Amino acid sequence: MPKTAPNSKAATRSRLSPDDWRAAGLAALEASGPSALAAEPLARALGTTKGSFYWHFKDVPAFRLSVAEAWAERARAAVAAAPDDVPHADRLLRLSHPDPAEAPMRAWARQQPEVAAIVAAVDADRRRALSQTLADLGLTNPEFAQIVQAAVIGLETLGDTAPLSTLLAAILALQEA
Amino acid sequence: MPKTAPNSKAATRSRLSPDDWRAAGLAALEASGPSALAAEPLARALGTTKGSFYWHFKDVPAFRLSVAEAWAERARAAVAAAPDDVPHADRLLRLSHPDPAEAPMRAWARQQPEVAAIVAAVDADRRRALSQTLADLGLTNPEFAQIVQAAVIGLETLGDTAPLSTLLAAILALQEA
DNA sequence: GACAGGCCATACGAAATCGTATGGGGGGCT
DNA sequence: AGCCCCCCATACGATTTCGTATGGCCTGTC
Repeated sequence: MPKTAPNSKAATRSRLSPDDWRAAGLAALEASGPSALAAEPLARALGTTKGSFYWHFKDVPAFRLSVAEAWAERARAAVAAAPDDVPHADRLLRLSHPDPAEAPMRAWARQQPEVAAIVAAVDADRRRALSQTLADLGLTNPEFAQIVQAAVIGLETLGDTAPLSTLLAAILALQEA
Repeated sequence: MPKTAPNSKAATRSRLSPDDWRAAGLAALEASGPSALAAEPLARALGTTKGSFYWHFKDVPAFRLSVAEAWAERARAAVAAAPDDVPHADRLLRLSHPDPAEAPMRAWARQQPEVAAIVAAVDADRRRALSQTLADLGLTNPEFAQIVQAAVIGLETLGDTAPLSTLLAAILALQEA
């Protein structure tokens, strides 16, 4: 048996790190949207109290900004992890795969200019990677990348990403023309 | 001089209707997002108090649903108002013009299933009109309408709708092929 | 001009969250 | 063993919003 078991909630370690709070924030963001990023509900979810929250973070806005930046880091890592030694079509699909918290992040960005700036920066990075792959396919018009990116976002918003393959097929058909 | 001037706020009439509250709700939605749809802040904006709010509406959820339905009605009217006696390209542009409250509505829909259903129904109506116009152009693949609609939503999310003309040009080029 | 009723103002208690203040508990270090 | 300090628990006041209750004004009607 462990020598320390102060909390009854699940198998949580007794001391939390800022990263634990950020991870809980991202989970709550995915599950319930940006309004779930509050100190007391998150403390309950973590089986602790506000005391820990205000020890690790100055206030709620500072925490929320920290969560947004953690999301951005994860999103950038996903872009960097897209393999470049595969067929371009596969790479396109990988680059078009959204983050689990994509939807609530965009909802959040509409209300917080600072968050909007973070999401816009991530979108710019994504578009750069998309643009590069499209260029490898011989499609150099920069608006193409923007249109594909917009279609990905819109299809995810509409809740049906199936037509994405049709779009990519049309793109690839343009290459051969 | 008017015979009744009970309120000092701007030139507001003394009695309000449910439509006045809904209009104020839509305005607040556009300006500050769905979280602005609260009774007391809206009452302050209208120069009145909660007494009026709870007279016209059962509670806050009922009011919010009423605002969402008012938006849906406006959005459907915009689709119906798109002229069909103009070139198809012009009609496509009209059908692609978003509602002023488009962004906050989608942010709101992510958190309220009932609102999501309303937005989805409006999107379905829009896609029908879009699909019809595309069919008039000889483009019968139903996924085309979905892709165009998704691109419109995504471009509006990204904050730059300029590439839309490029997309529509590509669509029209497909027609001639 | 009186009266009834639709409409609003005000006051109240309940609930949720914020941020602070303060005390305690528990490991590591000497 | 004893001490220190990092980390968390608890308690508190302040703020905001919700929903209700009740009283008053104002308008249309006879």
